[in-house]
Amino acid sequence: MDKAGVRAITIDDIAKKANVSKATVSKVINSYSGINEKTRQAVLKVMREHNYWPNTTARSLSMQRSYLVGLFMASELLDSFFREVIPGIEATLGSQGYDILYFADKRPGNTGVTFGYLEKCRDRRVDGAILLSYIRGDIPEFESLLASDIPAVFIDMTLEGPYTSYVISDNHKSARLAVECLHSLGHREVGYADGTSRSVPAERRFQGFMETVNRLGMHCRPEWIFQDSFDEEYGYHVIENLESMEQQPTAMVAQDNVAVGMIRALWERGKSVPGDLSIVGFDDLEISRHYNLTTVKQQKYEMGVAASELLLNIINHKSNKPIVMDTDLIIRGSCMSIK
Amino acid sequence: MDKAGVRAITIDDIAKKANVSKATVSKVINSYSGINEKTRQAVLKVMREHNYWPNTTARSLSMQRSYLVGLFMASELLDSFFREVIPGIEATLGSQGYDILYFADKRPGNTGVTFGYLEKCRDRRVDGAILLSYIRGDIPEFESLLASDIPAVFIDMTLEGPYTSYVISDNHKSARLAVECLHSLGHREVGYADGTSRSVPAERRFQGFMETVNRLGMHCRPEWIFQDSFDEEYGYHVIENLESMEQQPTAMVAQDNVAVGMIRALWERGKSVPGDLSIVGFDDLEISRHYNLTTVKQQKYEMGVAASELLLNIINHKSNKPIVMDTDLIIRGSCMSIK
DNA sequence: TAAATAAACGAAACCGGTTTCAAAATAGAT
DNA sequence: ATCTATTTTGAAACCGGTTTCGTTTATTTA
Repeated sequence: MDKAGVRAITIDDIAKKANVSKATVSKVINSYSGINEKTRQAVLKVMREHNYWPNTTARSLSMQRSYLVGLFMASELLDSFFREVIPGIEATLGSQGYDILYFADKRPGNTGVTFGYLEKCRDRRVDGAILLSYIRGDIPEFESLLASDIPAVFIDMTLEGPYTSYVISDNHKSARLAVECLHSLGHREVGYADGTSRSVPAERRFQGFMETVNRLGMHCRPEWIFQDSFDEEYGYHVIENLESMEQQPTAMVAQDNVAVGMIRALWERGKSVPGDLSIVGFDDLEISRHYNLTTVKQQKYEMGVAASELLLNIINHKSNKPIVMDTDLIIRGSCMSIK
Repeated sequence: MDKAGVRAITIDDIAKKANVSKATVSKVINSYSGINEKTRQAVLKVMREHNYWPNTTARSLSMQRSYLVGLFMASELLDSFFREVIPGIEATLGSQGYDILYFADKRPGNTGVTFGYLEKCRDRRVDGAILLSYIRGDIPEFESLLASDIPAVFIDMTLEGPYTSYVISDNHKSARLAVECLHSLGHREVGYADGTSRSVPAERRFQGFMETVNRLGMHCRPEWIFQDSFDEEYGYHVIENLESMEQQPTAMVAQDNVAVGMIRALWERGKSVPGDLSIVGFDDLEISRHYNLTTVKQQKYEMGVAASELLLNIINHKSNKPIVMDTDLIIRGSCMSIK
């Protein structure tokens, strides 16, 4: 568009007004040394007077740096987990002058082709990427990603490469804490509900769950194990199934969304938590507080921060060591001693 | 970074390999006419062989177009409403080759200054912007925005200018439908709970509510009107307050989040919906289905689509006529006839 | 077959910055 | 006052595309 005929003002304009070369203006903009203080002030004054701000596109082209970070999320977009991680990413990258490119699915009009991860990154020349909650095997490009030179940090997926690293919670510990909590309340018969074990956190939690259950001499029948989905609906499904069984657990360990669904399903049946069933959750989502759910917290905001810092480190050729976040038990009211 | 020494391949490389000029390659890329079919095929072949994709940054600089759209959201980021609108934006803009820039709060390292709306847009040379659910008076830059030449579309805020337009639901109708529904079930004493009336939708809904209540000869005591917040917590607050009143409504009209909070609060008190209170919601959020809430639906995904199309129209100098989306009643189980 | 017309192509300028490096200006030393 | 060392400065190349417009090549027409 012709922008109402008003051409944005450029570095050349500033140079002319200030009677210096554009090279000098550029150096002032970037706070380089070797510029006379008087000159610097004069240039700054002109810049201010004309409300000048450098064209990021031109700067990107020239510097081969976009100050853009791509944010890719597994399809169940904007779920409750992301919702708490993203602000940490935003705050950290934002304070370093980065903007976040939230990738849409298609590319330049033309053919409507769906482009993959790498193409998107290269195309926009992002300086790096953060990938949230992808599930192993869901993206065929992971290998080329590892071989590529685009800095990337995964959250909740353990993938490493020269320019690739990850942030993940200590999910094994989470499960241990959950089971130990129930054990200490006297529970011995305990079930489990979480998302697909192709998800790394769910896989690790399940390992931790089984190990701890065995170590403490507790029992978990195979039919008490549900591993399909992360949503509330699934919680209803879990309760329906449990209901129809002869033997039932006295307690369940379940991811928060699922746990909330379970609680609601029980309520609708006139039962209560923890009266009829004790539940310990995973994640400590925002909603869990409202349901008074005892749960093992993931430090979600902090994960966003950590992932961003890790990414910046990789971009700047510093450490790319993976980060494991601590977890801890948040005691609320969804568990009680066995009668 | 040195990108592992691998320089990305450029249009010049392609031109050389294909024995043509970069101008010709450019024309092939952009599907211009006036290129011999044989030449075109040859160039395309080389492009494919080298897995070439044009540098968007360079293209943006040259074309004075970024194919970037800024997405700004009022701070209660990623709430349940946005969550359903955004996919519509994404799909529509994505299919047109646009990417979405999700704006973070700070700009180029330097001073850590917080930049405003306009600066962000200009700085990144976005082709346009979509602003979600901002509240009148919350952003001081609205006026300069109206005067500016950056195409912008508001969702849920009625602001118009030469390059500015908006998309909003027919909120007045929503309220009318809600009240009429309750009236037809015999309710005459009805309360109201919604967010601040500084929000345009909440304002319009309230007008519609009062008008319809009066028109149909129903009653709404002043103390039955709650207009502070859009969240579940507020629903608890509403129920607590109602509880303590001598006169109580037989039904409430309430925004979905608030309604859900009310339902939960009632459950916790051993009461039921609609047994003890009928409720009609606004919005039809995802969660409302799980609560079996009768509600007036906003076409959220479609609003995202409409806003995107409107924005593209403005960018391409076509119509900038505001769009009002229809709403309709979704009958579920949260209302019953008065006994 | 020559001239007129149409189609295809490419040289060069441009978008708005950064960076290199030689030249100019200034300061310091003798 | 002259010469050297140090700061400052700016011309020009570069980043990787797009676009204009004149030139070359191919096709028609006479």
